Amino acid sequence: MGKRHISLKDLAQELGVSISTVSRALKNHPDISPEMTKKIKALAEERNYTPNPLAMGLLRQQTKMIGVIVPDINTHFYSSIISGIEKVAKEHGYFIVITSSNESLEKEIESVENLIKSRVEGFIVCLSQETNSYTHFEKLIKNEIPLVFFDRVSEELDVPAVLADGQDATKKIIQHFYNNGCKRIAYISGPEHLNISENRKIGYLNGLNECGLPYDKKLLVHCNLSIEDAKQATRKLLRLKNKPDAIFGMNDTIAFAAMIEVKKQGYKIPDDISLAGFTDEFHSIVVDPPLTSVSHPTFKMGEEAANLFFESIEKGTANNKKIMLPIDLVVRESSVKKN
Amino acid sequence: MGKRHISLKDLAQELGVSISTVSRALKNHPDISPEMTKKIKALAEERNYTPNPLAMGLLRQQTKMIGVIVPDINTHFYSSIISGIEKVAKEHGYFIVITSSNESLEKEIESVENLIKSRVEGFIVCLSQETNSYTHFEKLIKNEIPLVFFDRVSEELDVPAVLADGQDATKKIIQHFYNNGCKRIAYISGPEHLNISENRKIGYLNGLNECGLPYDKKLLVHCNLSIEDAKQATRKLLRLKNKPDAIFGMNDTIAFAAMIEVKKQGYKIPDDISLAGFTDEFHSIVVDPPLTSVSHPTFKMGEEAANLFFESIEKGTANNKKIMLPIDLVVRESSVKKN
DNA sequence: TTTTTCTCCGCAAAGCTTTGCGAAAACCTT
DNA sequence: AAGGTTTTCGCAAAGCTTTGCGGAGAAAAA
Repeated sequence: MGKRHISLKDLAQELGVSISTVSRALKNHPDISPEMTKKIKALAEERNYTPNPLAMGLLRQQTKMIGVIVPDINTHFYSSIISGIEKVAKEHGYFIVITSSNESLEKEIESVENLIKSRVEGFIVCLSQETNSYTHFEKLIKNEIPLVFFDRVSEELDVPAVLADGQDATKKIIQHFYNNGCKRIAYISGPEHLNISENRKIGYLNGLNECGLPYDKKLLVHCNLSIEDAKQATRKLLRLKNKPDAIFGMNDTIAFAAMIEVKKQGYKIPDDISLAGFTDEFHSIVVDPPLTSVSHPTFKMGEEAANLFFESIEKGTANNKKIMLPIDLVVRESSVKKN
Repeated sequence: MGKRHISLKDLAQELGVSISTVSRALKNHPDISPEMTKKIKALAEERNYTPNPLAMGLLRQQTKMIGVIVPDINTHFYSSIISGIEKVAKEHGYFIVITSSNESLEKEIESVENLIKSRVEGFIVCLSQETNSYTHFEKLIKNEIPLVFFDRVSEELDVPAVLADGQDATKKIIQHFYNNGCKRIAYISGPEHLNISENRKIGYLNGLNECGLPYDKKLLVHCNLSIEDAKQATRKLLRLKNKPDAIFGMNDTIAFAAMIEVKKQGYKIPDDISLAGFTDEFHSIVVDPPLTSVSHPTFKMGEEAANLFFESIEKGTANNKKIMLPIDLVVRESSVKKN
């Protein structure tokens, strides 16, 4: 059950003074005499008094909670971002309530409603894969509830957001492939309505263009973000009469699925087919061959998202600032052909 | 800023009735006439009223929050367990506040204190690697604050806990190695004071014994759970004049670190050295060769931990039940020698 | 008509904290 | 000694909900 926490009332009774006196003493109010203050503080210390956050919340109308909605909590990508959010939240005396939409619009809407009921003071969210309707977020904006997006954003909503420069990173990868002798570079993308898919597509096309490579639309395939669908997409590429000599996968799951499938069909990486993905260091190193990838600044992304959140909570409805994080290319064996 | 939420008072004023009437109507109290009830409910619906959890919490002396402390939030292992906890917490109308100890005792203690200040109703925790002192938990027990452990537990504390049968799983792995012709099986363990390290050590010794293999203490090495230290431990094994022909790594990080190091030194897996680890499916499949491992029932573990928590919150101080989850061996290429 | 019995609703307290304002006591000033 | 200041503290309200108890009015019984 847990014994009741000690309250100001308890202290006041024990000392035979009023609650207000105790409250003031604890915050060094000049109205209270030094001796009284000292006595009260000593008892508070001894009894291990800490103010009741519910009472404070009720009074100040704030819960010090941030609702965080991610598509999936079980990946390093999101858990690392969450760590970043949590760090700066803690610095501000806030804590975060995490929910997962499981890439489902329905669960995302449900999460927003539940968190509102819990009286979170605002939201930090990464859109689900399915999300193509935004009324649940528009409602938040109308009610001036702070909202910031990260990674996946909506073009339709003007909301503070932190993004990674996937367009530039993708271009770098294409150029890197080209410099290593690749001519037919494939791109396995995610759902088309996702901003990150489209950004990287632009980077892909720009990269091809700058390298003087033609755009073959057969080399651009889409998949939802499951490992099975990604393998399917890879097989589609490998069935082409005119096969790709390089594949770029839009995220962790896709890159690894592609790697598995390519190896399974007997192609050598990187000599037959070069490979690159969007992922973090640990996974890239563990696979064989080590995967060339871009280093997504996940922790930093979480920090920046939280910073944006506190800006908007402090300055009221903020200028819907967008932050673009640079992404670096990290070349490993999977894309450096030996012959 | 966020507009103020609607309260019973608002509804009462608008309807010209008392707050108590509104409150009762909303919960179908027989004292309120049907027409009045209907009118009130209609307005509540229209104004989108939801009860204020802070006020409720203050009244009932409960926050509906569970403090969860994990050594590390950035791994699939823990995030999957957290998902399990979160699922059953949500079913009970609770939400969870997650903090990471970063494998540090100091941060673990700090987390306990902060969560207590936040008035969580209890704790679900996995001990940090460093934890060898338990006063911060004894304090909880003394105050009858619900506490349940998972995976890593303390022998000194009698607390409800959910464990995985690492002893049995390790024995199975040793037997599997033996059946595949391995004679010198090494075990890279974690810190000695961790119950999971010791359990698996027992399984290791039992396994050797049952297979009629001698125990060579040089084949049992320890490391802390960092990737660098695990590589170091692997190198130590590979430097032996009488090298191992199989290596079992106690967790994800260790197994992968060993794999990297073994390959780096030019040994073939599994033909020169077989490998097996404790990890989850996704990672095991992605590496090359696919890693033989035991399937840690992470999600289930989280669910069971939360169940234990609610048992102890409902029945007061519960019978400190322990739940042992079975672990299955999943054989993949890394341990099946071809010659 | 008077008394009894329901029906339907409001008062107030409790849970905890902060803070404006009022008040008692002590001190100082002429 | 009398009026003025200062020091030191308490009352009460607000923030929101639940719930025991009491009360007003109406309907039913006598």
